Amino acid sequence: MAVGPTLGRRLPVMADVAKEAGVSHQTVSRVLNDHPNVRSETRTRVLEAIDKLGYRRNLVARALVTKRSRTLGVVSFDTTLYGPASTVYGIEQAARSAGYFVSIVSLKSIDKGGVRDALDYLADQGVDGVVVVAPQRSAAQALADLPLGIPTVAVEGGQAGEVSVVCVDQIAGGRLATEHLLSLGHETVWHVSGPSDWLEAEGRVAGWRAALEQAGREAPQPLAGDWSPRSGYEAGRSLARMKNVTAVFVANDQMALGVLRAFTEQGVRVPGQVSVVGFDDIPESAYFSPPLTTIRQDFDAVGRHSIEVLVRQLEGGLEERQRLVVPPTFVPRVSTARV
Amino acid sequence: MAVGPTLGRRLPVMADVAKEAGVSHQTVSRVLNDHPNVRSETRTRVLEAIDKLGYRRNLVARALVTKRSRTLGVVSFDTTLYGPASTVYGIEQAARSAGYFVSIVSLKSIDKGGVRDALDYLADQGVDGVVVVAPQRSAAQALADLPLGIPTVAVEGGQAGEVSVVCVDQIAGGRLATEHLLSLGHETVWHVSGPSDWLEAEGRVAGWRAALEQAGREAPQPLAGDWSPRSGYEAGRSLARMKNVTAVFVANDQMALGVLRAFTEQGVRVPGQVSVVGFDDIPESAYFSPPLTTIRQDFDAVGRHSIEVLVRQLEGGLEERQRLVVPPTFVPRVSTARV
DNA sequence: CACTAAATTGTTAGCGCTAACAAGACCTCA
DNA sequence: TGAGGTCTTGTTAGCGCTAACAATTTAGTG
Repeated sequence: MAVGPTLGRRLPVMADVAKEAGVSHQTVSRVLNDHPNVRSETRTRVLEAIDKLGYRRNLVARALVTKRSRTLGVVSFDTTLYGPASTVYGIEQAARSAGYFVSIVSLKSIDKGGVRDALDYLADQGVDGVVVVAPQRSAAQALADLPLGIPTVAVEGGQAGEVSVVCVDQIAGGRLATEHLLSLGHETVWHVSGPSDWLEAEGRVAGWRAALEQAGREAPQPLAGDWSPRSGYEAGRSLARMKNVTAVFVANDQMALGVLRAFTEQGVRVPGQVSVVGFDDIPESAYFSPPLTTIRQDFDAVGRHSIEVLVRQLEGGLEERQRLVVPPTFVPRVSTARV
Repeated sequence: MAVGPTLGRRLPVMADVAKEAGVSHQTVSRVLNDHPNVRSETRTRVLEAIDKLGYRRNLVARALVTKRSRTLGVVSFDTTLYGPASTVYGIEQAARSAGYFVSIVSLKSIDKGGVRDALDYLADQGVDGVVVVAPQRSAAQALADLPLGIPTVAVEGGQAGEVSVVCVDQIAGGRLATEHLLSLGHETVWHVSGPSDWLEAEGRVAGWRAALEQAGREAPQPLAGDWSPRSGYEAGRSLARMKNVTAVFVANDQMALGVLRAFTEQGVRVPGQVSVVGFDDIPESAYFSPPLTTIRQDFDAVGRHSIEVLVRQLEGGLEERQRLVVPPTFVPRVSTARV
């Protein structure tokens, strides 16, 4: 029988390949899905037909019948910031290499409604699972309260109810910074914290406090910032006015930049008079004046792990929720010195 | 006839709603799609049934028959960087408010194969259109050469063949920076450029050169960087050694940070001895030492416009390709001064 | 070599939805 | 009052794929 593939403008479908290869469409499907019981000669014939026609499988149709879209959703807060951006980047890379597409929802503000809407939105789209980057208590709370229809992993999500969590050990980070400063002989360590509704900020405060307590030192009143350089600048001006400040642990690098700026303006030498430690290790911090000693968060690892956990949950069947903690690392530079 | 919706664990489908409301599934479909010819009483009944059953339409099935997924693809290079991250953020916000989902592919390196693979990948997923953030010449070239099956918009993509382009006027930006420095009385302006295969870098060089030429000044040899603070630092060390340098236009803020660092180390005062202008206006630059005069790119607007163009192309039928240019703005701070 | 087990292929149904057509209800106006 | 229209709803088909089962061929065994 003469083979004549329909050549309209229409993209070829499985039936066209089947006709071309002289088999049934099901056999084509089997080849595409690496089904074991296909004669290797048949397989080659099908593969050739696919190649010849430039056939590409319609994943939407596939998703309809398998009820799996091989798409993962990501909900994040302001992906303009370095941390979330890096985490999402790690997630995307890991997801893609695990064979999943990534659909993103980037929230302007995280409140319960926002998180729920985002989750609904992604569920509508038919994602197989979701990663929620939930650094604020409100987001973690929203997640804990929500009746989740789909497998979910929270990043930086505290002890978020039913879902698995992947996070950086913020407490350890706070300790690392504080202990470093104490080891240099500073009597005590001041702290510029992040906004109080962020779990990360809270963890860093806790680590700082714990380290001071362990060393038998009084913890001064922390100064609250909002992660922005501007708030760090303001905190820095306050600190510069105090005479007994010799060491400051700032909850992120951007605020540390503001602190450094304020100190420079007020003629406070770093690290001559005051030592400063930041948090995050953004690419710029090595070129601050002076280069900033900081605590590095491996955002990439966090992203990767979150996908690992999610995919295992998706493909490995019903696994109980996990909690994966990524350790931070200490990055010494020149903004800290002995008293 | 007694109404009894099947209540297994199974999610309700359109037929369930139809049964509940005592209509045909097609009528439910019509209500959902705002079809005009539905009696308002029927509509209410259907809506009630939907509400009662908690029905949500299966968008995958819908996509299969309509051949539209209401998903847009985004291909970008390293979304960890501030520029791409902000652009993608703008794209995502705009797409969502236009009723589209966003699927992201973030490339580690942009070569022709990478762009093609990403495009294929997204096409497989069934996206309706694609935004390619193609700041490198290689990416723009790849895009120009590719036989595109789906509507595409290039961001920062030069004169990219067949596709519409949305970009910031880099030449104007380069001029703005240079003219500002000249207006302060500097004899000439040095330049630390971005990598030569980036269109943005090229545009800034061109603007800088044009401004110098127009003022009848000699253009010194530009120093090539790679956008990183480290490369700016190295360029800064070179510049610090030259005696006749009084003004430098650096192609991005991160490199400018490196330049400032090098100057500080070498005891070169900014803006006392040398004036520096950056590019991008990253959030940190207002807190550099000294706060950086720079050229602001409205990434958000670029993202929004790219979606506008794409959606118009998608929904408004076959429109010819466009070129939309977003002007940069001058942000004066303290790193520049009169000679 | 008959006879079962395994490998290989084909056939049929249906995922949940929308498009296209068909049919009945209701209206208009000569 | 009845031919022609408009509104409203229902019926049927099919998007492109995989699952389940049926049918066929091939291999394996005493």
